[in-house]
Amino acid sequence: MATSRANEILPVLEQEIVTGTLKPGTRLDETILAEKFGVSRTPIREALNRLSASGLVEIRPRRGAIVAAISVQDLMNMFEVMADLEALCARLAARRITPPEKAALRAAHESCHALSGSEDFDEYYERNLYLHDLLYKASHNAFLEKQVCELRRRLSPHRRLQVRIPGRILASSNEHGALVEAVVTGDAALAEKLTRDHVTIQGERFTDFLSTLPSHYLQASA
Amino acid sequence: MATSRANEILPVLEQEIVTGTLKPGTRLDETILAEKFGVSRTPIREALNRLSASGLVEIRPRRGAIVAAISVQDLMNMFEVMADLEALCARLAARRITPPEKAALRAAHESCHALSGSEDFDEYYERNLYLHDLLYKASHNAFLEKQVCELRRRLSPHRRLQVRIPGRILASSNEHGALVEAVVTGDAALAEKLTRDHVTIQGERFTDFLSTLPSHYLQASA
DNA sequence: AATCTCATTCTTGTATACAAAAAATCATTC
DNA sequence: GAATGATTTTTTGTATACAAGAATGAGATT
Repeated sequence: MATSRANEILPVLEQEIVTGTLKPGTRLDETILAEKFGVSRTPIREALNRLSASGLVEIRPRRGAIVAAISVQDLMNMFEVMADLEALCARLAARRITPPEKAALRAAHESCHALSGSEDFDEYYERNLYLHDLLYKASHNAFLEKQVCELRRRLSPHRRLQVRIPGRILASSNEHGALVEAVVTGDAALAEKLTRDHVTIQGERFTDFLSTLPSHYLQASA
Repeated sequence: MATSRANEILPVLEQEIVTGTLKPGTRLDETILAEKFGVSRTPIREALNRLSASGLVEIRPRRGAIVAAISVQDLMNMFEVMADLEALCARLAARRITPPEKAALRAAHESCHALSGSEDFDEYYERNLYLHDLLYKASHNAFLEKQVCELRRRLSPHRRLQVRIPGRILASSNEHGALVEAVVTGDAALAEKLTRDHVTIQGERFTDFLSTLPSHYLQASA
């Protein structure tokens, strides 16, 4: 590709972190990574710096880089902001969504809903992501869209913490149905409220789940 | 003594961009900067990369870095998000603020209010920043606080766009008074509403209008 | 006169070499 | 046998050298 080496390495590392191949706390040795990608340390350092800025990697001066290990407190804080930004997206989308975007949103919801009876969490998660992407786009605020997506990426390494309750897919899909309808009919206040409720429900489940956490997850981040 | 050269250079460059010494659109030649700081290009590149991630500079592949020139549309988008995050801060602060934080908030407001009759925009701006910092802190969400501060820094190079209307200081200070009172008395809904009204600069209708415009109508400011 | 092409030059991106700090290892001492 | 201190080793941070793509300018062509 016409892009530079660092630009090729960056998304690969990011993907490995996001998918959990590289787990939080893992040490990122520059020499080893350079060898692995067949480049010198220079583009590796550049990629690590960029990942550090986006929050996926933590760099301690003179002490190397590790995959960012977020404390539970940080996670809760980030969920709080995420909920608010998603609610903002919903409110704006309800006011600004275009006819073609409405059609795409409905189609995406149908695609999600088709799985509502199943327990295929991974596939539902994928289609769910796409539905939310459409909502972000419909806000017609590119900056907001980018912020929300980046925050979501940053949270995704800890996705394994999500609770997988039987029947939750159906409930989630129903909530989405109401939200999509509110956005399509232009009810901004309702769209915002439904989003908050939707995320809050997940948040409460998340909070409940915290009590069952392994203790090593409770250490504070430096 | 700072840990590394790049860590020394970064805040200097950032300050020059934020204060407007380096204006949006200015080219940032690596060799010239290296000479200016008496280092090699390596730490310069590292600093530029970090600034790029925080949004203060824009790096075009193989074409060098410039101080980020934000379009009017981007600016409106960022203000829209800023207003929402500040409102979230206010809501959380109203619920979580501690007694000592209440005292500090009242004192900061008094300090601002003392200038309410004057037209000293710069000094008012400084004290106003501090007041808002206290509000962010009172939200007791460190991640949110960091996000809001970073967004504010990112907007600050374009501060010249702020309208300086005679008598605006007094109006602003009165709005702050009501907001501080709402936070201190724990009225989260009111604090949120007052903040939205306060921060939203030109009204949602105008923002709506701008956001639906094709981007080529609004060129970058430089 | 304007534009297109090609060569030169300048700048960015990468590799390698070197310096300095932190980690690890080993030996000595209590 | 544990702890501490010095030495070795490893790893990060910086400088310099080199390669490749983009900007620039001169000359030719229409």
